[in-house]
Amino acid sequence: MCIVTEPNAYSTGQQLKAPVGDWTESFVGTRNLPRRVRDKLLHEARVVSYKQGQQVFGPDNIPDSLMFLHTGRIRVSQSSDAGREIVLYRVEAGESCVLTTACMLSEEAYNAEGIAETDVTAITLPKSSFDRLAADEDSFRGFVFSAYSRRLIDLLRVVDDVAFGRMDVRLAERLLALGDGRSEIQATHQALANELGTAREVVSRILNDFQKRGLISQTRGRITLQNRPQLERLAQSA
Amino acid sequence: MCIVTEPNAYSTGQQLKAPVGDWTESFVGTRNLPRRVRDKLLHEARVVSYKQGQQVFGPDNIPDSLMFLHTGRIRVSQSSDAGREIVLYRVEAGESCVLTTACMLSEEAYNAEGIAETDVTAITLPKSSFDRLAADEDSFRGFVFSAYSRRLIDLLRVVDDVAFGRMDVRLAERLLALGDGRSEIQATHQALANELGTAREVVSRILNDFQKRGLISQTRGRITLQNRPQLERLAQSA
DNA sequence: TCCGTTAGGTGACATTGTCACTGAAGAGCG
DNA sequence: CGCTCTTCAGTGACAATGTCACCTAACGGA
Repeated sequence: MCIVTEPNAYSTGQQLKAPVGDWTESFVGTRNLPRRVRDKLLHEARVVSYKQGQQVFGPDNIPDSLMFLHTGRIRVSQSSDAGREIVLYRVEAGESCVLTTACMLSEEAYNAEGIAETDVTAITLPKSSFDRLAADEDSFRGFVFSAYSRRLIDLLRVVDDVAFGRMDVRLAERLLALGDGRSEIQATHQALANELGTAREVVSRILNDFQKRGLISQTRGRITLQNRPQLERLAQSA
Repeated sequence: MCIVTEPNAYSTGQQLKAPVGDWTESFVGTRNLPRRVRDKLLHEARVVSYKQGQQVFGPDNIPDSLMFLHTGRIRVSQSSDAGREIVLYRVEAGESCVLTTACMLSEEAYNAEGIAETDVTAITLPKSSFDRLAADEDSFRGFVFSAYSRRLIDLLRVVDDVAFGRMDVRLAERLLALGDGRSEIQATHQALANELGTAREVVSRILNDFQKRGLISQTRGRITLQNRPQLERLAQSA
């Protein structure tokens, strides 16, 4: 996997009318709705797309509608004033991005942002349509509630990791996750530090240690997993 | 404020039919519903109560219905296998406890628990009533969504603090919050450590430092704020 | 090839977490 | 009152992590 970091890509998304076909097929919350309702949705919703690296939402860029991710992946992270950063979770295709919803509904400020990790197409639904759907359609309402639930639980996991986890364990875990089966990971030490909410130096130290122990090898911007079983053992010992 | 810690109070709540009057008046999600609907709710819901220190929910004690807090306060915290603990947020009267809801809906495990910090009475609603309400009543649905949103944002704050905050700043902040205007706080160093997800020794170190600097004075189990303005200044420098 | 930019390395030091103790304050009781 | 027991807090040594300042290495154009 490649962790996209484009510090200068702060432009907001293009609202292209990309033809995406019948996206209501893509979401568990909509695919079982009656044809009539789905046609109405197709009519009311807008399709927006973002290039890899663009900011989808952020503190100064709060969407005014509900967002559902049709294709691609969004990385949601939080950053400190000191410039450190931590990844909270990733939104995959077929999921809803509840953080924007949360913020819209609660009118509170937050300092998390979402970055398109690949090219992204998303569906945005005006609040009125959302309300009507949530009222009329059990399966849609269930979809939204369970999206909220998943994120809450994701965040519980983040808190647990950050508050109680060892950094080497978390890094091993993250390397395996980012590799997603492959052994080659394109990521700078800084990008990995931003995943875990730590400093680059800390990542460098630990990766050098991993290398000495034969768990990985590295070149500039690339890490190769050399001993997956042992990395997994390390990651398990959470 | 007094932080309640009763390690042996793991019993589940009494389901007393305590007379609480018309609780639908207490929640913004229900108080504006038509009389007819509210009467139905009063009929369908159960009132449960817990003594101070009892566990309201936890990993091995997942409620099968939705919960709304009528009186009292619940402290929701997460604990590590190593025995450390961190407070995630507190549920106040009039709020809904969405974590139980989240878990119910997503069927995933989590290791957070809720402790009654005072004597507590809560309203539990069967899932079927909840579904019907969420479908039929806009104000109720909005209430639930905004409860979710608030908790998401609470957790963002926790992540931010734990990942990026300094411990002395967080402790100062927490002392002021626990004091809630008063200058006397009943809490052991261990309890404060559990608030912040750190170790007792760390709290002791920092409090001794605070004492040397004249910010507080302490006796066994009690802390007195001596210089609130400077504590506030410290807490601000987050 | 040279140069500017970005990625990564390093050592010193501060903060926080862990461990193994010690001592002190209060509670209950003869 | 004095004794004991339990809980709370203090301490020093060390490990892990975060911060800072600065250095070197690799890459990508011009």
